[in-house]
Formats: sequence, structure tokens, C-alpha cells
Amino acid sequence: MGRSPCCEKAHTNKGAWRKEEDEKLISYIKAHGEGCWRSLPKAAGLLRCGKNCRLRWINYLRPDVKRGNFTAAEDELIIKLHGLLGNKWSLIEGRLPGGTDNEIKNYWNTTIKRKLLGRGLDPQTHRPIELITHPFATLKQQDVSMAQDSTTVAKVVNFPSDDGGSSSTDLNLDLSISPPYHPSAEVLVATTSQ
DNA sequence: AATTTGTACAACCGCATTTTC
DNA sequence: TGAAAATGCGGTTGTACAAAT
Repeated sequence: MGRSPCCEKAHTNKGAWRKEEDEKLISYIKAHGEGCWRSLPKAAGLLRCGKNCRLRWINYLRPDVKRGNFTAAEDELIIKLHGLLGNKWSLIEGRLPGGTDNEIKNYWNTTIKRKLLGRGLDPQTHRPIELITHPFATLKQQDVSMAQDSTTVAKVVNFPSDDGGSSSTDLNLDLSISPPYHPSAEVLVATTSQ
């Protein structure tokens, strides 16, 4: 027997929040505080899941949420923090007053990743991207800079072998992996060495 | 002007962790 | 002390809008 759902899905709204829903949520939390999220929707007269309300409040409605552009200095800080903490968005958020984990995560995935790739750095490991020298490899620098993330790079380098099967095992991909451990780097190695 | 492609961001989902009983 | 419930977190998807063709 599985775990019961967090809410009655048949009776909840989904998708974008309407203005009146936002207003209901704000006025309820102003009056009662951020109490129990599970019971909040019913008490506030919202046809939403509690998790949904929490996300909406934390990411968009909270009065101390600073929304808008990140400065260049903040960009660099995010990159540094990501290098130290990895994808721990809530920890990064804690060191960037006003930002939210979701916003930082989105900003990372859409903007900063590309910035790092443009500098020839792997967004996960923050190390230079090493190009491979396998005889059948046709990976060019432009392929790497076009790739959105390390997973895409892994796809790019995972070319078929002569016999039509998966690639051979003599690929020498020097990623110089060292602690801290980065799972994505392992994926890259695993994909290229099958 | 219409269509395609790329980008940014809001929101959902599932799993992990913490809390409660 | 263990199970169930509640909450938190991170990955991923959907979609609106802008830019390019």
C-alpha cells in the first residue's frame, strides 16, 4: 500500500495562479502565519494542494522576496557557491539574501550554465572541458559550446562503434575527477566507456 | 506576416528528510 | 522504536514571449 496523496487531486486547481488565489493566500498567511500547509488551502478557501500553496508563497508572494536581475557580482557569487556546494539550491539561497532557491536554480539552468560553457568550463565540475582524441570522434569545440549541459556533452560523445554497436572502450576522457564527488562526471565517463 | 527556434521562468512531480504519534 | 504524515528539496516539464528566419 502506497502513501496517500498530499491532497484530493480531483478537487484541486492546477496550473498558473489567478490573482484572487494569490490574494486569498496572502491575506490568510498575514492573518494566521505560515502554519500547517496541509490544512491551509481548506482554511484559506483555496482549491489547491498544500505543497502548491507553500511553493507559491515561498517563491513569489513572500514580502521579502527580491525579484529581478542578478548583478554580475551575484553571478560570480552563485558560481562560487555552486562550486563549493553543488546543486544545493537552498543552501546557495541562504547566502544570497532575497533570492529563492527556485529562482536561483532557474537562473543557473538558463543563464549561468551557458556562461560557464562559453568559458570552456563544465557547469557541474567547474573544470575545463577536455576534448577527446578518439579517431572516430568528430566532437568540435562548437559542439561543446552548443551543448547545454554535461549530459548533452555525454550524448554528443556517445557515438556508435564500427560494428554498429555502442562505442568502444578505449576512449580516453581525462576529466581529472577529484573530490568533491560529482555524479554528473560519473555519468559522462559511464556513457563514453560503454 | 507567418512560422520556427530559443529563452526564461512558473509550476509540477517524486523522492528524501524530518516530525509526530 | 517504528510507521505514517508532513514538509522540504531538486529535477524536470510546460508554456508564454521574443528573436530570428
